[in-house]
Amino acid sequence: MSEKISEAELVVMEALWEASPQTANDVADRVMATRDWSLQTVKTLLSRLMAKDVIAADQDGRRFLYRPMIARDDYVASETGRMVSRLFGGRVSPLVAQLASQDQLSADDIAELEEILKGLKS
Amino acid sequence: MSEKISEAELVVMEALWEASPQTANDVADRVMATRDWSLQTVKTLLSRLMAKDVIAADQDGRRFLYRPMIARDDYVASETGRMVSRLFGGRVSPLVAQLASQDQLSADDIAELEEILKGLKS
DNA sequence: CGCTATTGACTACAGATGTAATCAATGCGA
DNA sequence: TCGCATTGATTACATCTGTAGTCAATAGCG
Repeated sequence: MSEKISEAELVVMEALWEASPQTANDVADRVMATRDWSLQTVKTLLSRLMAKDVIAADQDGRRFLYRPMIARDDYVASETGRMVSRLFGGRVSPLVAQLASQDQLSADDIAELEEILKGLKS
Repeated sequence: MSEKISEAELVVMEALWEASPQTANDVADRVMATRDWSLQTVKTLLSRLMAKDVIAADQDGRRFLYRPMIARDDYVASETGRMVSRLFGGRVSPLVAQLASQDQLSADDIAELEEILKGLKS
C-alpha cells in the first residue's frame, strides 16, 4: 500500500522510529550522527516522507513535530517478505541455509533459533 | 564492489542465471514470459548490466552471447547480508523471530531449520 | 549484387532519488 | 517596532531507473 521508501528516506524513518515525535532539527541531529548530510537535506526527506504518507506532522507553534505513520515492525515485515520471495522463492529455510553457509550465525544465534523453533513446535 | 543492480536489471540477471550464455533474444524471451517488456527494453538492461560489469558478452558471429559475471549465490549472499544488517542490526535470530511471528514458517521450514541447526552444532 | 531483416549502439524522456540552495513567513530580542 | 534568526516551502539539478524508439552495420536471400 504505502509507497516505496528510498534508502535515504529510510535513514530518516529510523531516526523517527528511535523517538517520536521530533522536530526537524531533532531528526536532523540524529541523522547527522551517522550521515554527513545538511539540515536541508533532512528536511527535504521529511517532506517526501510526508508526501508518501508514511509520516505525519503536528504543528507545535511555528514548527512541526514529526511522527511515523507506519510501525517499524510492519515495515520490516513487509521488506523481509519481499526479500524472501524475491531471492529465496518465498522459502525461509534456504535463507537460513544461506546465512549458515556464510558463517553468519553466531553460537548465540543458533541457541536463539533453537528456542524459537521449540516455541513453534508446541 | 560491483555496482547496484536495479529491480528491472535483476529480472534480466535472473534470466541469465537460469541459463547462460544466451543471446539477447533468448534472454528477452525468458524475461517476457513474466514481464510485458519490449525486446529493446531487455537489450537496454543488458547494456546497463554490461556497463556495471556484472555480465559479460562474447561475440558469436553478428550477435553476442551474454553471461553473468557474478554468481547468483554471491549476489544473494550480499543482499541478504545488507538486509540483515539494515533491518535487524546484523543479528539473524530476530529475522527468524520476525518470520515466525508472521506465520511465515511452514512445518517443513521448521523441520529443515532443525536439520540445519543440527548440522551447525556438530 | 542490392534489399531487407537482424542485432547491437545511441538517443529519448519522464519520474525517482540524492543532495542541497534559496525564498518566505514569522516570532523574538534589541 | 524593526531586523535577524528560525523554520517550513519551493526550486534546483545531476544521476539513476524504467521503458522504449531510432540509427547504423551487416549478413543472408532473391
